[in-house]
Amino acid sequence: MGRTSTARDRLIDATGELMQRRGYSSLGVAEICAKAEVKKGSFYHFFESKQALTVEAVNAYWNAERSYWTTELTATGPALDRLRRLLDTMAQLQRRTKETSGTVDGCLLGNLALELSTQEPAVQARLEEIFDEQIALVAATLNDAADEGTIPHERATATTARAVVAHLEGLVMFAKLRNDPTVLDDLWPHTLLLLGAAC
Amino acid sequence: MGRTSTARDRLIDATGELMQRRGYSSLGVAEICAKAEVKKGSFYHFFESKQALTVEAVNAYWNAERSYWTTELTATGPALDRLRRLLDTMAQLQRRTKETSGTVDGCLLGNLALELSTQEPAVQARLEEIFDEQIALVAATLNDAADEGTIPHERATATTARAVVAHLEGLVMFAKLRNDPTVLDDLWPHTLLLLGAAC
DNA sequence: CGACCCTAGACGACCGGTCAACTATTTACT
DNA sequence: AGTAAATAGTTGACCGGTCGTCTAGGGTCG
Repeated sequence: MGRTSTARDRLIDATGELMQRRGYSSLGVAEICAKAEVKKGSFYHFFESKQALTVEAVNAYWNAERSYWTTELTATGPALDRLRRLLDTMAQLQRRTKETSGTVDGCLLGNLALELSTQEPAVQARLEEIFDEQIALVAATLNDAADEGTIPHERATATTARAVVAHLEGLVMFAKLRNDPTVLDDLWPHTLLLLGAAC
Repeated sequence: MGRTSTARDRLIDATGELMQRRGYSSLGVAEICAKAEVKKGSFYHFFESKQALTVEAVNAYWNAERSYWTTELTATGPALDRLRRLLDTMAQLQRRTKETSGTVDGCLLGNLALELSTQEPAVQARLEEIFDEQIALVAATLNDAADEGTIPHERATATTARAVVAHLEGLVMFAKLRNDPTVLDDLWPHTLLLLGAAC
């Protein structure tokens, strides 16, 4: 069936890494191709447009991150411990990229949500789905916690789960703005308060 | 003294409005000039660069918004009421632009924070100052609340204030992503939980 | 009328995207 | 096994348009 190539995957990988730091509009196709070591002409053999590649890169990013979410949240042990471990992992991710590349790049999904939700409907729609999935995963864990009696039942709702994710995204924004991952050290105690667990 | 002009102010106004929706990189100088009814050639008579104009637009945006913050937070009445009124005002702002222009545009400061903090040091530095100011304003109100006995003293800290603002910015992000200002309806109850006031 | 404010128009660079020619590899058939 | 057609991937030149920026000169004031 003709020859094979890893160029498509290389393009997706390069896009994920570059776009998390640089955003969508300021990142050119030429730069992506350079990092992926793919000639610009090949780009449009694999992708219809920069926008289409972005959706694929978002999917790849979430597929990787979702494995963290599901493994941490569906592990054994108390529900609140599982949630805490997930948030620790998210903080660890930012700490890691700071050590590796010198910058806190934040969350690709959040970055693109603010940059593109009024501009690129295809990306916006996918991001909305992904965040709904995140919220549903957290909400399920909150239900577990309520069953275990570690949080009040009235806190085990989708809106509370959304507040938890919103708080996470907001703090990640501050961490990126200040280029300082230690901002995320206060993530867990305040999440506990949101859940009414400290009462 | 030659002639006078309001072009500079028109440029700043136009930038604030357009950039809140469209972000930095995807917004061209030509588009700003068109909206401000200023010829492109004039642009660089008034501003050194697009980046410099952005800083001015951010300042103008915050000067306007800061008046909301100070008037609501330093009004008379219980501290928690003042904080609730501020958050209501923020939600109202998003509701308003949705009705006016059809889109929830979010917060210019948050949008630019994620888009530019790794790219434009001058903008990043100013945004950091502004968010510090916001956090300080909230923290002062939390101190008042603690003195009034409506929240525990251990909640009246800068980190708690930061969590409140992070939660706000995160929810505004979701409101923008879903183009739905009702997301902000849950802002206050969850903020109360963050403050440990519901206990 | 001189001094200063403002603007028209063009600059080179880069943008996302296109295309036709070409090479390498697989598959189907003998 | 040999081969030729079909397929998949690669390449670099190139498009029209837009980017942020600047300079030379026109317009308007004291």
